[in-house]
Amino acid sequence: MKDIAAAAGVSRGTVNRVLNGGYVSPEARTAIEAAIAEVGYVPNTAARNLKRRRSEAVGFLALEPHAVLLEDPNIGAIMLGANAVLSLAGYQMVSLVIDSDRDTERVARYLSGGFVDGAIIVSARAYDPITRLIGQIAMPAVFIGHPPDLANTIPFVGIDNVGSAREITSRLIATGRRRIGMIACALNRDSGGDRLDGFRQALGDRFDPALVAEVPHYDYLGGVNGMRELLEREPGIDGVFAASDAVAAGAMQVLREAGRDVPGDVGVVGFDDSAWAARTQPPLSTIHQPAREIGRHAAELVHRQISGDTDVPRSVVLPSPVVWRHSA
Amino acid sequence: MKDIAAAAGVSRGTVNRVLNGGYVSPEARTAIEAAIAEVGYVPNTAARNLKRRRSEAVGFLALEPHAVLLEDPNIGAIMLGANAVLSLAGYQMVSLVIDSDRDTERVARYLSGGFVDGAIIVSARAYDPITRLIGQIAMPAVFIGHPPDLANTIPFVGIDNVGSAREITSRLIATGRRRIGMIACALNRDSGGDRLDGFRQALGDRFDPALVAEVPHYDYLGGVNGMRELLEREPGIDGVFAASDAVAAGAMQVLREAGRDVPGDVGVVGFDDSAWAARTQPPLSTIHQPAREIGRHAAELVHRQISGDTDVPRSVVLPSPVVWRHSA
DNA sequence: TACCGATGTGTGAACGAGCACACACGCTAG
DNA sequence: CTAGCGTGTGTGCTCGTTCACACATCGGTA
Repeated sequence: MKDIAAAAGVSRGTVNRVLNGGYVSPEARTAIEAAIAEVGYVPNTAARNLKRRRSEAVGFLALEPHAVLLEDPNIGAIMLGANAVLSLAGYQMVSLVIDSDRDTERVARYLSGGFVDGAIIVSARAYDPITRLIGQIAMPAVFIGHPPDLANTIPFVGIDNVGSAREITSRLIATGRRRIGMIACALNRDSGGDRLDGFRQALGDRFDPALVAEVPHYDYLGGVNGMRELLEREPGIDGVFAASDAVAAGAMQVLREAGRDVPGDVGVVGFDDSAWAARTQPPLSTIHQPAREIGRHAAELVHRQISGDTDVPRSVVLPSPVVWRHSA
Repeated sequence: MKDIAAAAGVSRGTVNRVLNGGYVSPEARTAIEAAIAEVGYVPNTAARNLKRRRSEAVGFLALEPHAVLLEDPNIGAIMLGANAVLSLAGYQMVSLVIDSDRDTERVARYLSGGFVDGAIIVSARAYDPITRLIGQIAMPAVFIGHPPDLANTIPFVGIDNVGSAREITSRLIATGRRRIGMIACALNRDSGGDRLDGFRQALGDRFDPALVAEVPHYDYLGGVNGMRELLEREPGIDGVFAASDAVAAGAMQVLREAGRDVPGDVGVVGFDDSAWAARTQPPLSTIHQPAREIGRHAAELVHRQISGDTDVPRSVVLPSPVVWRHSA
């Protein structure tokens, strides 16, 4: 900046004013702009951040185990939604992958080191070190999904997993299915537990724990294993609520191999309304997750916090309608 | 830092030495560490970067249109591979999403603003503004995929798309297929064009342009549309090379609906060896892309450049073997 | 006693910007 | 003639570090 001030024959202060607004004479301005163009000057952001005490960047963290992250159909859409909002507000969204303890530690330093002004956190688990850190340093943040702890200090954005699971199960009942099972996943995470709760609520007295197969992850393989287990336990099963579309796809594959027709013999419903849903045979009835909207709202909430807004909502719960296709 | 120096009764210099290594007496060290723990002090990275003129972070950019990014089965694995290497070297990998012109501009500022010491760029297109910028500011960088321009200034990591396409097409020929078509995608990108070239080379004189359906993206829908087109143009088609596994999955769906047996009536091969490949019915023969290895090598090349290594290889081409399953 | 190297420690000057303040200038009004 | 004003501009301090250098202390040696 000193160099370009010298080149334009003015002082650093004046250069700063053309960069950040202020009274500058037209002559000085053009001279400075010419110098900037010639030298190819770019303001050094490290210095700017140091002085301004903010970076105009927001971190996006997914605390999921990495294998799941790659499969999750929603994360990409959430990122794009969040980026759209942050981008308009002039913020750079940077996403950080956490794949090992070493990563956790480094990301913690990164967050507390002033690289970002806020954070969006997907699928935080209870007592995750990163979650705790964010609480400690009081960084503007938003959880996506029901936060396990810290619920009262950090707002969250999500859907009503319990209600939606209840709703789609009810309609499975309403269409005449009598022996309805569920392939439940990731019970250690909020969404997993909530979906199972909704399922249980919908069935009420007719809930039979023997008809719940529990698998670790929301993936195709989980669907395959879960469905095999259910078929073995109850060959007369005629309805299945799979905790995600990928799981449903795996389940349908097993049903097909077992010679059961979907939806003739067995009705299958999923969750997410991801790309999987339209590609199964027949297309899957499922719960639509407004992933992009979730991202947008999350970004808005961090942005408002960063801007010093003190009364941001504690939570935003978005509608997640049933999408009725042909699998049930 | 001044505060904790005062608290420990030493000078800033000594504090700096316990943080960054140097001669410090045990007493001073413990006093300082105690003070650090008590105050909860974290070094300010903006200030550190300012002085050191590096950030110990590497950017990961995907220049793809966002819809494709979400579908691409390889990007996630490439990121994890790159992160593994960078993480060990103490670097923070940050990925930036580019979804609009506004993003392009902001990312350009971010890159030239000293937030990162290097960049890994996936699927750069010719004359992309970001690509050009990186060339201009001479930032350590690596392309993943065949770079369109700047090939001689920036190294790249990838596979031999031409050779692999030729190989898998040849084996389609060797197994007796006579009327072999291709669903080609993304011809404006290197990988798309190269795969078509390989296909053409393998067929030699028997290459028939009427048997190439061109679709915009490497996705399931592209496979559906491409296969419909091929069937219409040549009902007697008995072999299909789909430019990606997702495309192959779409194509197989169309073939199934048309009553053709795979591999009985038509042999189908894909490309990528992604999660799709194992889930199609029958499982797909395809080309394995070593995505994680690609990520690792890319990270290594940037890291070496950042460390000042002057003779890093111009390119790294990794083996991409055929995986022979049941679809052909 | 003088000098030496080794081992710790303190100090001031950067790094590249932002910001507050002071000040110079031309003009008008008292 | 000077005080007051608006418009531009220059200057010095600050942000939290790093780094080079200077300095102090100590045991050992000539």
